[in-house]
Amino acid sequence: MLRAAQLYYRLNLTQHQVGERLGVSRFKVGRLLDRALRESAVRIEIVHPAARLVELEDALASRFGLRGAVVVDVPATGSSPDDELLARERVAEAGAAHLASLRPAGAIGVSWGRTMLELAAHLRPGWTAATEIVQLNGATSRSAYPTRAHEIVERFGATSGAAIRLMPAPAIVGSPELRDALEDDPSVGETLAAAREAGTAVFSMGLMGPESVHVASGYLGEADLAALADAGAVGDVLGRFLSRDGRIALPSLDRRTIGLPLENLREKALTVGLAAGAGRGPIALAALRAGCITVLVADEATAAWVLDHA
Amino acid sequence: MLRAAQLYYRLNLTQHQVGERLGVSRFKVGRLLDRALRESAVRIEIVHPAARLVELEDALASRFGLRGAVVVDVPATGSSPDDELLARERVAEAGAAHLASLRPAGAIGVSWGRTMLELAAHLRPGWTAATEIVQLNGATSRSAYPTRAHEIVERFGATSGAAIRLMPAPAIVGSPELRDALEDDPSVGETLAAAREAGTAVFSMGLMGPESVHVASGYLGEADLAALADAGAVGDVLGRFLSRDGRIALPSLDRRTIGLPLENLREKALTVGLAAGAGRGPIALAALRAGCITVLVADEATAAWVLDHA
DNA sequence: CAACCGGCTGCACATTTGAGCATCGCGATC
DNA sequence: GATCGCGATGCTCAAATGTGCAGCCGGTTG
Repeated sequence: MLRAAQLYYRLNLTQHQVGERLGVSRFKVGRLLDRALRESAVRIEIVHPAARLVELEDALASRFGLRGAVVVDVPATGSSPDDELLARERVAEAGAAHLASLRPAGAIGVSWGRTMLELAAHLRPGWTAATEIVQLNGATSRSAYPTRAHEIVERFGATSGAAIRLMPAPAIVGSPELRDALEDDPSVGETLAAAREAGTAVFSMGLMGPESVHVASGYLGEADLAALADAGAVGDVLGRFLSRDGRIALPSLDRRTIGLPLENLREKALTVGLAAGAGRGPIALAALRAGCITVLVADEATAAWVLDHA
Repeated sequence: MLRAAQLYYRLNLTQHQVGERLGVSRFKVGRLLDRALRESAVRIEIVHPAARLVELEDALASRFGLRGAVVVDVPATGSSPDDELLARERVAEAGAAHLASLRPAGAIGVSWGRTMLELAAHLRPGWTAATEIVQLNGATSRSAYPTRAHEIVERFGATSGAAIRLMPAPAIVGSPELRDALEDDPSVGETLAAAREAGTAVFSMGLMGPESVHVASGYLGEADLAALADAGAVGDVLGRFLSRDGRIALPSLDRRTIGLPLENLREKALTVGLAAGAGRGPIALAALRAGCITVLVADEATAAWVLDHA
């Protein structure tokens, strides 16, 4: 049996040739090799360093019933600003490539953020035949710090030839009443309707805390932050903050948030969620639990954290 | 590539199925797997504990141009008498099995010794359709210690139904003249002629030194032993002592030795040599260098020693 | 001693895989 | 801007491999 395995696997002989050398029929050789495999006398293992990533992808996909997962190897896995940048870049690049390989059609909804900006930068002309790019949530900044949401949507449109539809509204406003009024206004309402109709959504996940892009953009004050922390928020998806279990952490804040509600996100055929950088594990897990992700793109550390804590 | 390898090797999908899942053609999958193999991203290794024996066998066979080699795993690999016994038994058993699998026909020449006796004991009825069993070298003991050569030859004959031909002479006599006279006598000469004609020979290798079976049987005195040691003898094949390089160590002694000369042994189509037990490395190597072995049967330690020192 | 049973063997046949080859797209080069 | 490679792709066809099946052998049981 072992001799057959040697000749077959090491020397790449055919079963027939092995049979000739060993003086047995090729059928017997086949059965010998079969047995060697079943008794695990020969081991076939995938030794490529990136194989662990594929395993994480498979584990994520089967654990959360995803349509797919992309786990990216990030060389330096610390939490310095440089490493964050690198992780974001790699995840965004992988996300862009994977998104292109999925060839989404029809309307595509997109969010904004640093990772989304990076992803948009990596889109190659002709990556999709989509007809329309729709901004999924509000972004008009009230501070000097720009969200660059229009840049992202435009880049999506320019690389695909699709029409674009922006959402001229802040991410979070001061009262539910103002939110409703804005969403009722055609300028926002039509985009929101288009966002609901889009079959595909692409978004990144944001961190909860003083370094959140919503704080920098001026949407969240200290009081809001404290309330979110009290409510157990771990991060946001489309400006909506979630707690560990995937629920809206603070409904009162959510009612002041402009953009596609999570329940509409859940209904889409394809939702690509990106999580890049240290500390994104909790929000990635929350979003997965919320059921609003069908394709997760994450760095290795985040993927591992999610699987560890699932 | 890695995903393809996972699906193909882990889940045993066909290349076609892998292609469907990955959305590529089966040709591409085949080429991906090809590449994975060439870049050694997948490793196929034979992990069975006995695999190292097979490797030794292959190495021996290719290094010395053998028709085959059998290396036997001996549990306790020390050098106590018990271990010696065990090694001899295992090697003899393996030798008997391998010899049977070769199905030698025609006349078979055999030597004698403890290993040969053990081998004979392990022969199963009908193991060969040989027509004649011929004793290859002299064995009539002049001491109380019997060589049991006739027992060996008879067992070979009884298990195969072949006729037997003994060699009624000592292994070594006092003078070349007596040797020649005995070999000229029909009683010995006819057996010797038959031994020359036999297409197959089976023999074991003996140690040089006071524990040699030739000393116990009374063929070698202290003077002979000393002379052999001076000449660099490492052991014997058919009673003929060889030096490390495979040459007759002491021609003067060789001319007093009764039996098939080594040059006749070299001409045979199949010669099975057995080396069992500690210290047999040197004589095994010498015999291999002498070119008088086509199939070596040895314990693992001996095989490893031979390859180390070749 | 016959009948039976289980395992092994080799065969025909279907499936799977590999090899050679024409084609195509893409980028480099002039 | 035309043309020339070069590598990748998918095809056909042949080789290699797996599978179900019938026959056979050795051992066992009634």
